[in-house]
Amino acid sequence: MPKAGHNGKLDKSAERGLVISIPRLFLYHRGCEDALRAGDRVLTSHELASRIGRGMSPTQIRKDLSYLGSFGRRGHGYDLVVLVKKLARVLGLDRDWRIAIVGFGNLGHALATFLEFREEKFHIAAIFEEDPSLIGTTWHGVTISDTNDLEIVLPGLSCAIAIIAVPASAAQAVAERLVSSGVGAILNFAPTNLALAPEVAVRTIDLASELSILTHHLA
Amino acid sequence: MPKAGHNGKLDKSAERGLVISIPRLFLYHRGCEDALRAGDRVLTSHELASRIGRGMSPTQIRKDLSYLGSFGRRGHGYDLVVLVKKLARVLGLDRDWRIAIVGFGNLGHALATFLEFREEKFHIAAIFEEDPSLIGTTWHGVTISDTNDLEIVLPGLSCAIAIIAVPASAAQAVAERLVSSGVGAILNFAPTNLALAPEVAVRTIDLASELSILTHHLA
DNA sequence: AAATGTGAAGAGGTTCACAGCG
DNA sequence: CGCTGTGAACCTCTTCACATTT
Repeated sequence: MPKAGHNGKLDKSAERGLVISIPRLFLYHRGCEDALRAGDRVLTSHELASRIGRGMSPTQIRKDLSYLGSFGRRGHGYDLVVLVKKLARVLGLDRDWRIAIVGFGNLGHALATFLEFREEKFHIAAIFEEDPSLIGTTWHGVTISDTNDLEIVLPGLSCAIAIIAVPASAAQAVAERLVSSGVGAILNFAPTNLALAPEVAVRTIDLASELSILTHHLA
Repeated sequence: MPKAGHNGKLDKSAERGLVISIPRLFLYHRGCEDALRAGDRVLTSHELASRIGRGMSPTQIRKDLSYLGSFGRRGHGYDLVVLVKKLARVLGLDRDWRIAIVGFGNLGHALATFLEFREEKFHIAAIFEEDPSLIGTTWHGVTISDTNDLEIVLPGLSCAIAIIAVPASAAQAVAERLVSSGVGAILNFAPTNLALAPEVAVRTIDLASELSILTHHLA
């Protein structure tokens, strides 16, 4: 979180008590879609909680949803269509997104395949690689470009999101070039912390970190 | 405010205030190793914070480290060798780990490659697949087994950690079979919540969830 | 009666301020 | 002096209890 430099006490510009967890809203969204597919038309916070499983409590769900407005029917539950639409809007999942991938080795290729065929809302619209044997070839209709040409190729493709799947040593430079080519959000698989302007959304998935959480439990 | 005015139920006060974040300890560990490689022998909380970058504060670092005991030298800093050793012990990174992978499609293959060649402490020791054209072949010395034979093959290989890279519909069943074959921790890439005994550590990496965090920022 | 919606209490985690010690 | 170590203040998020509405 970006924290203010103030050390005083008046810095509480709080205003909105927007205490909400986006990953949790995403779980709700998926749970609702599953329920819709199962034929439900209405859903209570209890039903959603047990569908999601894990430590989700009905109270938590209601609290979260209350921040989006009150559109449940007391004594009844939530209208599933209304709810899923609301969640999709908040999450930005009410439209499609074009994604650029930089680094088309094993991991980049796997991620592209996963997204293109399992996620309707996300489309691979640009691929960049350094390996000369891949440059110029196409993958499911997308031409693989030279990473060096990123500034030339990318700006025309309106990709707001990029995935970085290059070695850690190259990640920071790639990230900066992506941002100056119009990318506003980055999903980073390189095990390094990207230092970028604060308005750029960055999410780093660090395999070693995830594994160390597991080894900690086992130790 | 006075002490704990308890009007609630059980009082689970006192005890240890073990308020510690494992992902953060992992960042410290990596930061320390980088500093060691750079030739440092001693490190202050300030130096570590600026090395990690982002919103890490020296105070947070000192607070976290204080839970591991006090082994810094006041007015001086932390002995890097001592610190990295301590962190490794807590994180369970002071030994090697054998990992089983279930699902050797694009993603499983990419993860295996990433781990085997980029992470010293983690070794792929078992691979399971359903695709008949892969069963019986080997990957860097590891024979790919039929997922159906998991209960026969896995128990002898002492893999405490498993990675699930199968479709969501198969993940829960695979997870249960892994646990009954001796696995104690699971890194799950299937977009589904695994319901397992609470003593099994589970970490789910959900690509769609990560992307939705980004789309939320952009929306 | 059944479920939502929400102020208030409670936990949990972070930051402050400074004591403690090389 | 500089930097660690830490109780206390503080802030954020979760849970409780119950008023509210269909």
